[in-house]
Amino acid sequence: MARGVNKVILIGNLGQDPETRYTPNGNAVVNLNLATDESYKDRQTGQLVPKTEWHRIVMFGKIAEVAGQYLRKGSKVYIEGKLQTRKWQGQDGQDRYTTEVVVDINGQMQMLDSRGGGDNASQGAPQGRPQSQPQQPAAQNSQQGNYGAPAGNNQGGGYSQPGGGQGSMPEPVDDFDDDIPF
Amino acid sequence: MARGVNKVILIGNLGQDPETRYTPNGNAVVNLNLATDESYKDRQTGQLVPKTEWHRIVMFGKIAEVAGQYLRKGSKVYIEGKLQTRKWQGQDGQDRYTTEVVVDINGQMQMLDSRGGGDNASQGAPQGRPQSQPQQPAAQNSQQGNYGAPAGNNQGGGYSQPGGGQGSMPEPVDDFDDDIPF
Amino acid sequence: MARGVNKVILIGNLGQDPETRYTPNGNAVVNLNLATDESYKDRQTGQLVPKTEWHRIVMFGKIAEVAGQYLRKGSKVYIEGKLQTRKWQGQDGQDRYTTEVVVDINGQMQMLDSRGGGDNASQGAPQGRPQSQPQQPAAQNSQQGNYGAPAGNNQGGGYSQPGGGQGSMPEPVDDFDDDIPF
Amino acid sequence: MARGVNKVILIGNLGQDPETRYTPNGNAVVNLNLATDESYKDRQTGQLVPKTEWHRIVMFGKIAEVAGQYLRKGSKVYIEGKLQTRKWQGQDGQDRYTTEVVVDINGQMQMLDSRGGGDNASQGAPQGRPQSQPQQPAAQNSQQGNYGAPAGNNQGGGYSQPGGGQGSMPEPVDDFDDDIPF
DNA sequence: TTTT
DNA sequence: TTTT
Repeated sequence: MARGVNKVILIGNLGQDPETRYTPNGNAVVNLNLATDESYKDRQTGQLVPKTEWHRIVMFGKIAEVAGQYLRKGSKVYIEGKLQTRKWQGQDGQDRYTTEVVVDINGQMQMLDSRGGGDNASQGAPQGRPQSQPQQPAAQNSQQGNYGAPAGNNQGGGYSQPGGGQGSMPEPVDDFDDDIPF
Repeated sequence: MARGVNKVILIGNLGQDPETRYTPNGNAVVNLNLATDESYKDRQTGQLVPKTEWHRIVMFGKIAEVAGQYLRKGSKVYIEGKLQTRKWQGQDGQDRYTTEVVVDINGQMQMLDSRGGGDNASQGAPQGRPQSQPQQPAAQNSQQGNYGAPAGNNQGGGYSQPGGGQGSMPEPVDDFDDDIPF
Repeated sequence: MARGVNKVILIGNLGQDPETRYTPNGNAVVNLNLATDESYKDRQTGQLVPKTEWHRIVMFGKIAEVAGQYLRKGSKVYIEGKLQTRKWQGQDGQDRYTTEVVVDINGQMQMLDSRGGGDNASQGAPQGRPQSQPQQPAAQNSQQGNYGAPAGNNQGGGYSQPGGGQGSMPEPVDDFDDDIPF
Repeated sequence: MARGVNKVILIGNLGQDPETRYTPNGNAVVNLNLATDESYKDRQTGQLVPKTEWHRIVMFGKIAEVAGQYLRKGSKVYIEGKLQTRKWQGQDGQDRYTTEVVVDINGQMQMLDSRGGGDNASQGAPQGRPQSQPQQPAAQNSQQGNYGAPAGNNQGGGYSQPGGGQGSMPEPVDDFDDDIPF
């Protein structure tokens, strides 16, 4: 039940492969880094200046599974989610804030590549992507006919972070060298 | 599962009270007539010219029930749905098309009045609106924690139209004098 | 100045090449037929049933020019516009209504194909598309740095319709065998 | 020119009066703190748990002026903008990131209160609000008929911060006791 | 860090 | 810090 509207709509490309983690009860949680490009005309020079905005995306439930399986670095994707800012503690004990686009049971994800993913035609896709699968799956955690389906526990936080090692983004509870979560 | 995006977002006021019908299995179906206002500067005269656009809304499921109960003529409301054009036969046997904004399990509705609806404070609300209810309910057919909840059969059309008499909008199958559905 | 919100967001594919017309003062007006796909699980059979929704798009100004030049049948595109229903007269003198998604100075268009359009690599693109142009242009009639730029006269209607012949969609004023505008 | 889509749509209430600043060339820049409410059903207890999300909004141009003049603490408002994360230096020399919703020439703002703002009827509105003005103005920096109109320089950052003292939010360049911008 |  |  919402007493307001909180909606984010993005179309952009992944800066890197998705990172998949799992909650204690086995639900997938996927993090994406998404770039949206814009260019504007500089008022001084009249030049077109490119500008890239990076977004941190967190996906839950079925959408997360699909994203983890089919999206790759470079993939173009449509995402609909909501803004969420979470507070965490830096190593210095001070509060830090990270704003993310959360794609949960009310969100949507849509792959926009011609054939199912960025560089996956040129090189083998990791995680044993099944070749017989549809090439451009779309995902919506909640949809017609999906009544009673299991859904990611996107509330209450507290998902596990197995590893978080090399290549994965630092998370608040991790003991990393720096405390920059974004 | 969507292989595309079809989204409509409206904020406007109801031109009349909602019309509620029921499907054979008891699910509510509500029709709204929503006005969105816009004004533009006439290039000749420089005058600000007001322009009202009317939208035909069809709601299913829990949202429909809430809308039927709390919305009234004049109510300001936020609506998120999808575009759908349906074909029907005019009395002359020719095809007609009506485009509607469908608010189903994936849609959203949000009342925006200060206290629960347009003119409902000045006159008794029909349909036995419970006075102890929250004044400004928001509705989303599908939401967190709602797993396994029943949902409107918003697919396959074919809902019943009990009456359709005085005050209700003409529907394709009705035997009205004119064949204008919108 | 809007006293409401009227927004449509679509991602889909063109059912045919864009139709370009020009206003008396030379501004481009482009019509598109856009399909958005959705499939839902039939509650009886449990089968996934595909469902295609067709949308009639009207574009004005700079966006129209870009769309006319780069979009082709099959092109995947993101569109942001507003709903507009216009009334016209059928041959029988009765009123008809057609709802369109209008993409004007406040709208947006975004090509989503890997390389500039649907089937345009396999066959010569009409209208003398320049080969040296960027492959995937994006268009926004109104944008940063664009102050003072000319814009389509998307108000007041009354654009000319040169031809409207074979292959183009019937328009209200045309003298066609049927009066179905959509 | 956008090579992507970056859109945020919010409906919520202001947590405090808007803060207005001015760029060196006199353009208004307004900061808002907007709350969007959501409640979800706790899966353990079955209780409805309220949850408020706070958003930092930055407005430029004509929208900023309207917002500064008419919005007040408690005002309900519709906002359309884009996500932007900016980097700044904490007092400890470390990088910090703040994500904001930027409402510029492409954004939109819509007041949703019955009569022009939260508590502004009960107390004198600052900044000499004209009493004869419309009660519920809507604002769009870019709109029909607005061709050639001046617009806020929403690019390049670097607006001045006159004061930033008591009551205003800490900004990166300020010399405050803490370095929390959000 | 992506994409054109 | 808002609102219901």
